[in-house]
Amino acid sequence: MTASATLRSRRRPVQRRAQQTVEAILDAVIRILKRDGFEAVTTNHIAEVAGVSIGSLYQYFPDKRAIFAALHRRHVGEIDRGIQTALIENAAASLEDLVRALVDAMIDAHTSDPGLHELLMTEVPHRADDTQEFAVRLHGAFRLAIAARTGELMNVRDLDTAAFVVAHMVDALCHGAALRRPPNLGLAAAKREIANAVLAYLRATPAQAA
Amino acid sequence: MTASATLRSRRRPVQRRAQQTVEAILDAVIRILKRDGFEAVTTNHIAEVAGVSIGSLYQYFPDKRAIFAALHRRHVGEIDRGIQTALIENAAASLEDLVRALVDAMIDAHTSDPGLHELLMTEVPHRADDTQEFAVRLHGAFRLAIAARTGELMNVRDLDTAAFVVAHMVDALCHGAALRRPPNLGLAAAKREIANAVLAYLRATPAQAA
Amino acid sequence: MTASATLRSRRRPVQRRAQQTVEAILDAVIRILKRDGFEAVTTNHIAEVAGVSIGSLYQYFPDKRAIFAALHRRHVGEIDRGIQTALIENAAASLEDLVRALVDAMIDAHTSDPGLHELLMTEVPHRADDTQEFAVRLHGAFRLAIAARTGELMNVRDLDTAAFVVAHMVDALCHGAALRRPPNLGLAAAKREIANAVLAYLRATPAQAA
Amino acid sequence: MTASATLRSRRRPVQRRAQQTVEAILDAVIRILKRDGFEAVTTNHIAEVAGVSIGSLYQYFPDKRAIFAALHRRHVGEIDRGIQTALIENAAASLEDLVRALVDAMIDAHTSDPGLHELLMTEVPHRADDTQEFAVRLHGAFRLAIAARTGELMNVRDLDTAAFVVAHMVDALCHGAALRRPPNLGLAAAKREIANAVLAYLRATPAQAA
DNA sequence: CATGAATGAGTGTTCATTCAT
DNA sequence: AATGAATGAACACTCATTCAT
Repeated sequence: MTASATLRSRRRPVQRRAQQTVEAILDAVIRILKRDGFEAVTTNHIAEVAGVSIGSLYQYFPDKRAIFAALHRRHVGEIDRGIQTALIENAAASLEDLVRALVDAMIDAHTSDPGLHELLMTEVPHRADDTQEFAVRLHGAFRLAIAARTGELMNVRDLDTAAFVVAHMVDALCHGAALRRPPNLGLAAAKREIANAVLAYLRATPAQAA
Repeated sequence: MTASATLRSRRRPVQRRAQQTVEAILDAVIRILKRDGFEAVTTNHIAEVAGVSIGSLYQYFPDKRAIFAALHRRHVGEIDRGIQTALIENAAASLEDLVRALVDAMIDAHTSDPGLHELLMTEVPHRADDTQEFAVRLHGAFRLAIAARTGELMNVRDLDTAAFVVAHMVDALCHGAALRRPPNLGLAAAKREIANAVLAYLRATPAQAA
Repeated sequence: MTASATLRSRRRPVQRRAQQTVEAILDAVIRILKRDGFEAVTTNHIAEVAGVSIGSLYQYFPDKRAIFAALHRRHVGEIDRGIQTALIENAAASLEDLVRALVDAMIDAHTSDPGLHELLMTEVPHRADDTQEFAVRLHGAFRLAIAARTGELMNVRDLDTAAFVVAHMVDALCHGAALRRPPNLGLAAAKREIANAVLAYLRATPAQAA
Repeated sequence: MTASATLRSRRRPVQRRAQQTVEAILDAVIRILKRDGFEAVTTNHIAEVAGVSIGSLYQYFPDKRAIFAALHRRHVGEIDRGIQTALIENAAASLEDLVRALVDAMIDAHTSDPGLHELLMTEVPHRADDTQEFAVRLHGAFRLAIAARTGELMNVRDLDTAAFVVAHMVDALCHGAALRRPPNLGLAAAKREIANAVLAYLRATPAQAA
């Protein structure tokens, strides 16, 4: 393990530098976005802020859109990592604990840099895929979580519907809580409230047939 | 009456034509957005598709951003109208009926042209205000609705928190239901499910103190 | 005389109004020029400031350049009137008195609205003719004045050369005196100095042959 | 020596090329101005005539006005150089020689490309500073010249007034001589005549007090 | 590989001018 | 005549992208 890591880091100093450059470029986009808005995000400006020549920038990205795509991939990846961790660590936990852990992970992801998520979602163009992919993962996470606890959740009739509702609730509420929660609602209280809302939904008596 | 009508009709044609032109321009933006994406939305192209000269376009809008702002205002206004109507018509109704009516209004607004909402939100630049204003109205609507029914909702401790949660739930779930609901979930069923989720949250026993 | 004047003013109220409109337009150009500079002088803006519709403006002037030409004609005409008056009133006067009268007329023309002359000369495009015409008239005035006093001016060898020198001196010095004379030089003193300079030149011993 | 030359020559080519590009752009403006008039002076046209891409043009000048400013600076600088040289070379010469040298310099500056001066002054927009600066320098030159020869010029009462008069005379007469001198007045004769006029003024008995 | 000068298609916007009312 | 909404050619300027060094 140690050996291979050493070998890898010795063999690929180039790749490490490349990775640093890519990171610098993505960070530059965020910096510019925050400071001057999307209109100021030009490739030349990105390169300048990243401390890279415009020529180098084009060595790492085929065009401007690829930069945005990478930025979204990185961002979604970060949130996803938190979710996956919560999912694994609470594989055997109660539904309540799992939900709380997932809400925790989501809010943490949003509060480490509040506004960044919204910035990326509303200002940086992205293929529907980029966001979809994330929604699908969240959906999948909850689908698994619910499926594994059908004993506890006898009122859940349709797994997909429940996962759909819960995923959307968690996404919107965590995002909203990080950015726009009412002044008298603390972050910890918000987490509890969101988890409670989710649990209330999952435990409620199903709707009458249509 | 006749006199005032005559007077009005002498002045109106101009105003009506102006309004038509404005509508044509906003519609053109949507058309281009759908067909060719945001990059194709140039002022000259808008004017062409709207059947208006570029000069006329600039007689109605001071610059490109003003067109986007107007587009957002129109869109939010349309949704808002549905919500306000539901709110008024169900002022004296039960909580359940009111929630169902509001969910109905929201989903209808999203399904008349599914994707338009998302298109505008993700692709057309807008000041935070434009969206915020709408979120605030939805929040206010639910705040009123809940406040008027505290007898029925003894478990709601904090009005703002409840309104916050419900507004975000409804917004995200209705939007999601219109665009991404699971295949086995019909629109009518989705409406019921969303309303049920909201009611389950509102009726649930509040969280224990931390 | 009175009768014909009355008749004329009754018969041509239209022409009088037309003249007023033209004046309003030319004045508007000057107003805009002073307030906002040449870039702000657009036909639409001129019409607005003049209190005339853009359509009417084009009834009086075939295009934008015609407005500038008329403005220059009016301005040159005003200065020219003063010069001609001085010339006629001092037809029989001494050279010294005539020169003083001409300098007086020139400076008065420039000081009634100091800066206007320069504004028109440097900012408003004009055919070479427009200015030339004026220079030629000044040249002509001095040519006549000198020619009529060759007895007094035995040192003047070439009439055209003398008129050329004097016309340029008077033009430049009067213009300069109105706008940029040194702080310790009053207007009256400037007039004397300019006249003296002109007279000194005219009375001086001619240059040795080349 | 060789080392520094090598060092310099490694950096210079870029600077030299840049300077050449700037010159090409300014020359292009003049070419277009002469051939097609000011209205044809568009940035795209300038770039085309200069043999440069429009993008490069904007790498050297922030906007169109900056091009005009540079053009004026270059032009004024050229004339100024001649004046300063004449001033230095004749620092110890007689007043007459100095005046003749200055008139010589001015006329030479105007005759190398007759019409260019007028073209720039009447057609190319320029801040008052650009021209003023030059007038001030000419004024200063004559002020020094006169101040250093008060022994010869006992009739000069006020230095500033004399410098003012002489500077304006020389400027206007040299400019006029280059462009509009009467047909029977050769350039050499014009020079003599202008110098004589200046000397006549400076040597004349001052005006009686008012 | 890195650089950054150079490119030029394409953008938002203006404004002189027209013409139906 | 007078109006002013409408027109659209033309402009100043930007910026994603290339490529010679």
